[in-house]
Amino acid sequence: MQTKTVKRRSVRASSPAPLQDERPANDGEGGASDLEIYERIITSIMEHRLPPGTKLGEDKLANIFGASRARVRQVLARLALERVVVLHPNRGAFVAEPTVEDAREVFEVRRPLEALVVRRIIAKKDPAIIARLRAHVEAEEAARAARDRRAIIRLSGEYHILLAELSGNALTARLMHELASLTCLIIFLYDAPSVPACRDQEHSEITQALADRDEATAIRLMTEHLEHVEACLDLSRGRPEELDLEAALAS
Amino acid sequence: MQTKTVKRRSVRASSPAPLQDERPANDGEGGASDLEIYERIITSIMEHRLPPGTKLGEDKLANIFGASRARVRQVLARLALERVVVLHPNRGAFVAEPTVEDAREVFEVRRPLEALVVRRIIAKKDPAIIARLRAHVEAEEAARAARDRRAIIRLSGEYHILLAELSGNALTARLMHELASLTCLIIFLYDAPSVPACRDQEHSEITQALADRDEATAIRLMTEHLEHVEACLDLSRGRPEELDLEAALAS
DNA sequence: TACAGATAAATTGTCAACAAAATTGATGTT
DNA sequence: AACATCAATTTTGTTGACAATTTATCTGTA
Repeated sequence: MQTKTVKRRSVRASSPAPLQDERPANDGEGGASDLEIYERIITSIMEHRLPPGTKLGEDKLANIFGASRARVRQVLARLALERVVVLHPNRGAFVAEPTVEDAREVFEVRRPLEALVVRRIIAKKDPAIIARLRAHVEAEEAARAARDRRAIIRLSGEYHILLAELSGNALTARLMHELASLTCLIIFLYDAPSVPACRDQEHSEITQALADRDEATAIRLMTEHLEHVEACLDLSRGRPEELDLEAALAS
Repeated sequence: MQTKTVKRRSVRASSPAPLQDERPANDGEGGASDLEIYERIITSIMEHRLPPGTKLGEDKLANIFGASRARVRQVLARLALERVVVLHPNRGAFVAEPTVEDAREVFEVRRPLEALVVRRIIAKKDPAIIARLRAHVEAEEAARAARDRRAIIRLSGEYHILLAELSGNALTARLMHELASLTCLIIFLYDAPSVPACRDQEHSEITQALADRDEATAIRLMTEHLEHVEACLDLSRGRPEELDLEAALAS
């Protein structure tokens, strides 16, 4: 067993910009606030504790969080808008199962966006940014040392979210939050079960290039990084589910 | 007066991908469906019939559309997620008033995304695409001939949405839908009242470059186009509202 | 007259009950 | 025994009412 969970929030890179002005935060007691419900669900999805295809029943979630069904419903609607869950009318909400096409589109959009982020980070010339990135990379290494695969994948995604946030473009940060969440789902769906051996210290190298303010190298490393991740996926055939089903039928 | 409205839907470039599987469409009678409410509101916003800062009261909208408040609330939440409206807790929903910073960010993200779209369109080699683009450009010219400023701006935005949709990347299309809506708001907020004289036949030129499959020229034209639009804006000072207020206080 | 406080109106936030639909399980027929 | 039909349960969708907060109005005092 190797399920020792690496501590979260070492470097906080979540909550995609406040949807509305801050509020007193209903942190009364048992009942969880909207944001808490949202974050707990999306974190569970990013860590694959809620695998793609899982049904998210409203009543069940409401009981779990000690909240009303209406509130859960709201959160599910938001997650659906971010394409991290899918709503089937009169059937309920399910954790999304991105298709191969979806996966390709995500990477295609991420490439130019990440380049934009890199350029902005370098332009900022802020040593504090590099420090925060280094801290995050350390957290990633800790997760890798602990062999906590779930944390590894989540933190990998959060590195890019953090990068976008530190770049100072709030819009890009929000988009990256969404794209990184989807990427987590995609990796869990299509990653060859072999290993996350690929893309190991690439974040560290990218951080170094940013520290050196070497734009060309940073963008090249980032592009290659994304291509490596994409290349590690089994995008040749359809998603597992359908394949298994058809295979079972064919025999 | 010059308010003769150019007919919509000549080239349909709306509704950013179905959020959930299609449903029978509750087109019973007076009551409007979710999508109808959404589209009517966002079209009104894109045409500036609902200017930035307008309060969108739930009860009022519910009466107007003959729908329940809950449904209106849902639609408003969605529009808030797309940043086209802003929610103030216990105060209600308002048409967003993007800041200068927001505007810059939108253009910064649009540049690489539009380039991506252009590359994909050219790679598709589909004459039908060019035909649809030409048809849309014609609709734009009709609106310009009719001096229908609202339609001009909305159709300008929809050109880019259409482009993204035709590029075959659904994710990009969804993002562009959101960015184009925001751009409409921004133009109405910051455009020098002078004219939309700038960026007149640029869409036509871009379309031609796409038809010629001249990638370099198409991307250059597109980039310049976006820069022209951005340059036409009064982004030097804060938005009108705040400026007036401070100016009044200073005297 | 101008301002502070309090009351009244309007609007948003929340919830719980009801209605509709789909899934599951049971029954009867071939 | 297999299939189709039908009933029962579970789950989603919708509505309406109630509570909480904000905004506007009114009153009294300096």
